[in-house]
Amino acid sequence: MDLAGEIADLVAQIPAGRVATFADVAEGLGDPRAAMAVFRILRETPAKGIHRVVRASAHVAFPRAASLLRREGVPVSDRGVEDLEGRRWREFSGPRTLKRLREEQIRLAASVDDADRVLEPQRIAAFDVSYAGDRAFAAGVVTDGTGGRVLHEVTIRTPVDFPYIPGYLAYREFPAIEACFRRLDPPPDLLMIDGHGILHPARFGIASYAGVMLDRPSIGVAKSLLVGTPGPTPAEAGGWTGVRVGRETLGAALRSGRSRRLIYVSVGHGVSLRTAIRITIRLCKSRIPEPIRRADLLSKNEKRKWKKKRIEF
DNA sequence: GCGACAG
DNA sequence: ATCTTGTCGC
Ligand SMILES: [Mg+2]
Repeated sequence: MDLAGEIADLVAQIPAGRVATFADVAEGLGDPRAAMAVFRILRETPAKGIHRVVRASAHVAFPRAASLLRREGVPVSDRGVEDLEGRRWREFSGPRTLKRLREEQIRLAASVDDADRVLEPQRIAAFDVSYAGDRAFAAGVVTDGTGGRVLHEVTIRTPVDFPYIPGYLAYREFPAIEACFRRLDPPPDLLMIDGHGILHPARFGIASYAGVMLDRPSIGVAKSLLVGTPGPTPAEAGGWTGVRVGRETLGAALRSGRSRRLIYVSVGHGVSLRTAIRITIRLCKSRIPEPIRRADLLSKNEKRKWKKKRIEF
């Protein structure tokens, strides 16, 4: 069963007359921090009994939830469900998939290496994925070490089965990225991924996942932060500051191109943070490193072509 | 009430 | 990530 199905299964366990919070359901999934994701997924994919899932504040979260709850004997006022604690249901049973995945991330994170296995990559492969419903369009673009010359481009289309949950991006996007990687010959000597590397709650974001699983040096480049606190904002283009998690510096915030918006670079695998920063800056003709930007455009374009062709039928 | 989580 | 058109500016 896929994750959305597992969520629906958990929600179906809540007895009539009882309620659970989004964090309760997320806990049943194996990670209480996925509460927001559970809300989003239930909103998109209505499951039986979702009216019984409420906010921690006791307020109902879905359009006709209040009347459905009253119908089964649960009083709801403008302050939400009455006696939330008394009616709260938390005895969920299930495979707790997110717990298993988080444990996998923690285990694999031990094999991340931040020593430089490459200093001057000659074939840099970047990947990105676009979506149309449950279909993924992944693209891989190989450039030379400067990002100025495109050496190879590949695209694939594949169904996606895993929803986007912050902290678990790799389980959604990596299968499509791997399919692209397998079509690259010769293999690239560096991977650049649109997402974080070790700048991640388990120190194993998608860039690390790809680097370790494919046994290639890799760099994570994200457009926004998942965890961590940046130092003083760099005042000039080309400047950067460290991003700390606790007392460790796990990434860097770069002011690239001519944009004031920062990008966030971290070690994926087989490369040091310094080298990752140096290479990333070199590839930034604009805010987004050229290989990633091209992979983004290519995947979006493939999706567009597919949509257009589909309308003809 | 505020803060808050890649794509 | 996606939903979406034209428009302003280099
Ligand atoms: Mg992306």
